[in-house]
Amino acid sequence: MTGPGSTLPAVDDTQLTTEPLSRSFYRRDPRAVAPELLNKVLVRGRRAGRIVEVEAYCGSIDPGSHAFRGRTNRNATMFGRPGLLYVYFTYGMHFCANAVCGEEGEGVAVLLRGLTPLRGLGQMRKLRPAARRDADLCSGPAKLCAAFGLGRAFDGADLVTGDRGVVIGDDGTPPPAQPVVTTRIGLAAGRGDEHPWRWYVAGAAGVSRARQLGLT
DNA sequence: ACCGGGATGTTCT
DNA sequence: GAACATCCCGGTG
Repeated sequence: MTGPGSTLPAVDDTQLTTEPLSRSFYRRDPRAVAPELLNKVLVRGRRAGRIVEVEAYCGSIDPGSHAFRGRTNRNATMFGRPGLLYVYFTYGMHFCANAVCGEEGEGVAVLLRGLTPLRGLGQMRKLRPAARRDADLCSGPAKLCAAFGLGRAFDGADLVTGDRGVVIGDDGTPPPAQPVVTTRIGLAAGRGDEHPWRWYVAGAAGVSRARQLGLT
């Protein structure tokens, strides 16, 4: 098995066939979509990475969600149609990417937090010079955006039609039968940090913080 | 391994 | 003016 610290297989030339997920896949509660996004594949051109860590953000019922206080210029895409990519800028230097879920106008989404790099690792390394190991190329929400070159220009991209060259596809790998579930990362106390809305693939390379919550 | 602090700028109070 | 869905580096044990 491939552990967080082990070497990734040399897959830069692996052939990979994926079918983009449908609009209806996203048109559901993000807490249902999130665990099913595990083991799907984010693809942009030659670059591809398997989704191994996600978090659900639940709009008006979720103080941790950007959409909690309603629509603003920044979060407008979150209120768009399901299947759009919501990219936001944070901490003065990072971008993070979400898949918009639910019905249009709901303001719910799934944050992509970690990927196992599959293909196009050379390009990722150029954009992530600080990454010491290949497993850390995409092991965080801002890291994966950097590795895939996802910035402002990709806010509102359609993951179903691939209008801007980014899709989430299915290569036939099923989601894990028993994903690890924990609370979400980086939320202040009382701002939705108590909800167990983070899911990741046990033992997968690219999980940002594998040992949260008493994992043995 | 685990912590602490700094970088950097947009958004909202 | 504070907060921020983060990351990296350099300290210490």
